[in-house]
Amino acid sequence: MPRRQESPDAVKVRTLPVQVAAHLTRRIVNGDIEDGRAPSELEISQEFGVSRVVARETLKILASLDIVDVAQGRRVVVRPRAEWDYLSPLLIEWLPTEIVDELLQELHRMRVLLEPELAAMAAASITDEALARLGDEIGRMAALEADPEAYLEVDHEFHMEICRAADNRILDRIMYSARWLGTASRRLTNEAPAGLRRATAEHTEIYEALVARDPAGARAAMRRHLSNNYSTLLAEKEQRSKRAARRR
Amino acid sequence: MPRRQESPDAVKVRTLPVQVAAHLTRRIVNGDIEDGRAPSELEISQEFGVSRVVARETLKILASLDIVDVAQGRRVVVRPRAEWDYLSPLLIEWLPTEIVDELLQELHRMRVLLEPELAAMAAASITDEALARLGDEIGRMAALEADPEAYLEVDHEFHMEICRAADNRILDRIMYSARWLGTASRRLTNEAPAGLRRATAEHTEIYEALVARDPAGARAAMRRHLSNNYSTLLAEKEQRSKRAARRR
DNA sequence: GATGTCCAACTTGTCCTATAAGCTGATGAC
DNA sequence: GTCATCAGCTTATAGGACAAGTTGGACATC
Repeated sequence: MPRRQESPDAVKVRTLPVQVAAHLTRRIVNGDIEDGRAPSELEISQEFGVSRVVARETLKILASLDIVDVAQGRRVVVRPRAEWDYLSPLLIEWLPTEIVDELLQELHRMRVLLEPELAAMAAASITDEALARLGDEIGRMAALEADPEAYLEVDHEFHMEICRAADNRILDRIMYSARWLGTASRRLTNEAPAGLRRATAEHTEIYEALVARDPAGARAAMRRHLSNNYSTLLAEKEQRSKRAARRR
Repeated sequence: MPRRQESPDAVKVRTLPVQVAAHLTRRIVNGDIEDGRAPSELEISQEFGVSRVVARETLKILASLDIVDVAQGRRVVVRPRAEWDYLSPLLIEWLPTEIVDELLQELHRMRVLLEPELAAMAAASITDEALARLGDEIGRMAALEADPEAYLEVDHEFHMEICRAADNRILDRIMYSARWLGTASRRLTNEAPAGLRRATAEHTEIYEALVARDPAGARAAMRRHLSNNYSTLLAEKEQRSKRAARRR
């Protein structure tokens, strides 16, 4: 049973360092910070009115996301954006919508490369127990089409189960981050996923190919699923920008 | 000129929190810590003789690697190993050789899935400037076959340049972590890479396919390169375990 | 006895102050 | 001009204090 970090509508309480890190990151993205020179611990603590400990932890968070480089004696420097850890859900919450939209498309292109092959590998090696779990999850998804949030949890589990059949911690980690990124961004835009009924049908197709131990079929089914997913993604984006235009 | 973080034989100076985090992680991997219950800040600071600030940062590091969960009021808990961030070079340095060997194989299987496709995509879309850089890098590699450390830097750049042609920050990040992981583990085992001459020849094949804008050729050349890489990896592992056996 | 309330103890979050250690740039000797 | 030295800035670590959140047990109630 996947544990939930917070109830759906709970206001997310974040520690001070995380809040300050979010502010600083947004400022860097905006170009409000002169090239390369990040503020020092002292400057952060004064500007945000927090203690030096918090300022320190802020910089450590940014460092762990490869946003800055920290070393004793030297000033903190901003790293090139190309090297930031875009696999982190934390970072994605701090980025403006335009960039998140781009990242989601890039994420999707990555999944199109990996997941069909994962499905094919799974068809060859998946255990009966894993198949049973997949079947169970499909049943749960069918019952949850009215509750998108819960549906997505099971959806996530379904794809991860297939990934797990590859018995590869690196791939596992990548897919884990990838799918979490997707849900994080969805929560960000506060959007309910569309087309759940179709998704269940597609999941069933994948499942049946796996049961038949048919690699080519599984690959094709997964590819179809992702391609439909992508259309949904684009439609959502379209909707979002329309709403934004209306607000202006 | 890529900057070097330290001279080859310099003893790596790490901050206290990183050292303590390494100890704790090894202890968790060894099973010396009862299930789920990680030591508290106070316990860490007493046991390792460090201040609470250091103990705190230690836990924050472990949390950023998804090794533990930290929340106010609650005890720190160890997360399931399957969810640890195996894409982090920091973590890989703390793991025992057997696990690193497994991870490197899993890493390789991931690259086999991604890199040939990346090469194919690059063949279709790469710019002349990027091609020029690749050509330059091949020249540098040919001149550096006697200096494995420096060779690997350029090797890394070569593969990243191809990845960059896909114009995808997610893939970029994955490949960045992946290749860094490889060099980190290599530094860990203190092993000089073998077969550099052959590697240069293979890089040239890839390069020529890219120049010819031949996706299928680039895909095939990259696949050959990776498969040879893999043989080298296995040979190195073989050698390593032989040496270990001799020491016993 | 079962149940619900409340509180004390424990744990992490934040603040303050002080000192050690490392880097950078400017100063000055040669 | 070149090079060593040093002052000043920055991060690293330490210790003590209080705030805030969680947990489990004591206790009253039914």
